[in-house]
Amino acid sequence: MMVTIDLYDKSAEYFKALSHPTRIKIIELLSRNEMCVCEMMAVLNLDQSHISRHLMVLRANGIVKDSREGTKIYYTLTNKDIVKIVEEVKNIVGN
Amino acid sequence: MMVTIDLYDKSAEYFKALSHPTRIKIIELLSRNEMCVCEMMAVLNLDQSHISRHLMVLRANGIVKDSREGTKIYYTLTNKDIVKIVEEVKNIVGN
DNA sequence: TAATTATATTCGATTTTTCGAATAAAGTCA
DNA sequence: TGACTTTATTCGAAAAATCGAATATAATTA
Repeated sequence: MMVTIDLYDKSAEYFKALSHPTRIKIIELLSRNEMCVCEMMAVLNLDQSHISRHLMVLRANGIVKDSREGTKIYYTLTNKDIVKIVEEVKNIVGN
Repeated sequence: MMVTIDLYDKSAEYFKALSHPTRIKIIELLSRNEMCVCEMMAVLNLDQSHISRHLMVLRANGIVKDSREGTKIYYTLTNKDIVKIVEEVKNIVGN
C-alpha cells in the first residue's frame, strides 16, 4: 500500500523543520560556509548532542547534506533558497 | 521580570505557526479572499472546531486578523508577504 | 591494537501539539 | 425572551518534539 503525501503535508513538514531556533541558526551559519559539528558547537555554544540532533532533523528534511573528511563531517545547505525564506521571516517578525 | 524573546525564537515560533497543513490551506484561501469560518469549513471539508482552533494559532501569531459581521467572523491576512513564503516552500518540496 | 577525536544515536522524562467531542458565547430574528 | 446561527473555548487523551545524559560508531593516530 503506497502512501501519497500531498504538497500541504510536505510543506507543513518543511516548516516544522524550520521551527526551532537552533536549526535556524545552523541554516544561517551554513549560508556563509560549510561547517563541521565541532565548529558549530564553538560558534553557537551548544553541546554536541544538541547540535547533532538538530542536524538530523535538517538532514531528514533534505535541508542539509554532509560529507566526511577524516573524523569530521562537514555540512552544507542542499538548496540556498531556504536562506531567503529565513531572512524574510526574520524581517516579518523582527521589530 | 521582563523576558526578551530573540529573533531566532520569534522566527521559530512563526515557522511553527506555519507547520500544519490546515493552516497552510487557510493562508492560501485568504490570499485570494477574506473568508468566514463557515466558508472555510465548506471549502476545506473540515469541521468547525478544527478550523477555529487553527485560526486561533494563526491569530496568536499575528498572521490573520478577524472582523465581525453579524454572526459571521471574517478573516484576512495581516501581511501578504506570507503568501510568497508559502509558495516558495511549496516549490521547494514539490517534486 | 588501544587511545583519541568527532559525530550519531538511544533512553527516559518532560513538554508541547493535536484532536474529537462537548460546551460556551455572541449576535440575530421571530 | 427563546430558538437559531456562527464561532470560540475547554477538556482529556493521544501523539510528537525536546532535552540532558549516556552510549555507540567511525576514522585517525600512536
